Amino acid sequence: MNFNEHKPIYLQISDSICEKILNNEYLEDERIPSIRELGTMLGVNPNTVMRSFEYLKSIDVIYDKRGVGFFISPDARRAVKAIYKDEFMNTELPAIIKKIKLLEIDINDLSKKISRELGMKESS
Amino acid sequence: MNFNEHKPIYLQISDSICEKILNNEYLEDERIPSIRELGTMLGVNPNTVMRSFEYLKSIDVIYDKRGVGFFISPDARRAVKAIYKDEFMNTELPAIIKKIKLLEIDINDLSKKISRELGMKESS
Amino acid sequence: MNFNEHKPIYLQISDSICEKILNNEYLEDERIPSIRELGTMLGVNPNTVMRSFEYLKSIDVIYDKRGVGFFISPDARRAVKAIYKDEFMNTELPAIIKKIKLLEIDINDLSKKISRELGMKESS
Amino acid sequence: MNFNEHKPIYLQISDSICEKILNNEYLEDERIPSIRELGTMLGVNPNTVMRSFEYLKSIDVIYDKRGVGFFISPDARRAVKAIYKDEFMNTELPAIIKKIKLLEIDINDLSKKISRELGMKESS
DNA sequence: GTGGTCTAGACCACC
DNA sequence: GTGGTCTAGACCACA
Repeated sequence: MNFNEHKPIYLQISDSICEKILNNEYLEDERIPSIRELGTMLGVNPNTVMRSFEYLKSIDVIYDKRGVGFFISPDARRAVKAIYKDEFMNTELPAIIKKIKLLEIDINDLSKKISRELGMKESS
Repeated sequence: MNFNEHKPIYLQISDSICEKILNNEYLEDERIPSIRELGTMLGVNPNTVMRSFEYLKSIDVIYDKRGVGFFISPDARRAVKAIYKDEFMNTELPAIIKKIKLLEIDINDLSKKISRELGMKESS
Repeated sequence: MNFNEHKPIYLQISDSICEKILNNEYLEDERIPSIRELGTMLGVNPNTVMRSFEYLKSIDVIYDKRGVGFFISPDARRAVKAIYKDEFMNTELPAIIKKIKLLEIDINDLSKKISRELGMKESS
Repeated sequence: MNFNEHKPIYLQISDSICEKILNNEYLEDERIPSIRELGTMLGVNPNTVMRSFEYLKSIDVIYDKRGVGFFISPDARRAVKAIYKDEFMNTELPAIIKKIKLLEIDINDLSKKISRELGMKESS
């Protein structure tokens, strides 16, 4: 896994798990790798992974069975999607719109470009 | 001014100045408020403002006349626009596209929504 | 059975057995369910139940006949009551008093509320 | 500070801060000691203190000014009181009532004892 | 085996 | 100076 420089690793780990949930790579009630496993897999200290899990637990995306491990919460996909969508709509989208205005970008060009990208990625 | 939680304050100050330049609120060779003025206006430590100005100076958006103050560089608007556009296209846009895919957002709906917003804002 | 988050499961199992003893649901020299039975009943690893039984045995609340099962000790009710009362008076009560002070709760209201609850529960 | 053996230190630190708020020893918008200060004061690793502060921040009892320190949130006292009272009423009180029934404790005796304690402590 | 807590110490960005 | 992140490693209780 390649970590972005300026974002805390533990949040990047959380994000990657959320994305796996959105992509149905992790299903609800499925066990995820243990803290130590994931730590060695990612070349990261177990404490860092734990912080990630703590965060995800605090927003009810995962739960733990004591002595067994962490599991994807039932309803996690819907919850993650809601959180992400909410943030996109209320925070990112206004920022995007502001930039489009500020930079005098043509929305039609942009829209076409995005559609093309989506098409490409879906067919790949 | 409301500062975002996760972005350094000095960068947010820089951004707001750049936005003013793009909006033609600050014109080239116009003097901007002094470090102390801006510090008290924003409720921020002058050191933080200073850092902001240092940054803007380093990317040639402002220049200083010693003992007089800081001024918008000639050509600043073009330069800022280039920097912002570059970042938008190469960093933000790919992230946006990824999210659109992940969240299964309809690009046509989105495009319409943005157009409507742009229309509204321009008429305001 | 709903387990509390922060208390070891094996102690919660022990507690529930002690409560049954205090309620005369388990009588002295009565056999209690086997480790495996209880494990499946509670959805818990047999090791955890075992640990519970070990603990109860160590404080002489149950005894085992090898090859037969675990049984409530003679005099268990008296012993459990003494242990619980001691803990209530010396540990819990001071904590309760501290909270009442801190939260500025009216002791008369509280006392009435408790009396009412006791009345209700006894009549049910 | 004497730490209880079986409760995480970081939660005990949080509790002690909440109690100071309830007792008006910390007032709203007052700065609390820095992580490092409190760490040395309590003979505890700064990381442990930070964990405490993270928790308190997550429940909006404190807030931070970047580069300056942590401060008691406006409205913290009311919020803490609500949290504590809620837990007392919904979790602790039912447990107390259960024990009183189970141990056949006389509610009147208990009430008198508590009143006496409250009287003593208030006059001390 | 699992997670949870804690320490020591380092390094960083920021104010 | 402040908080924030991360590592390394230890120890513990629990399942």
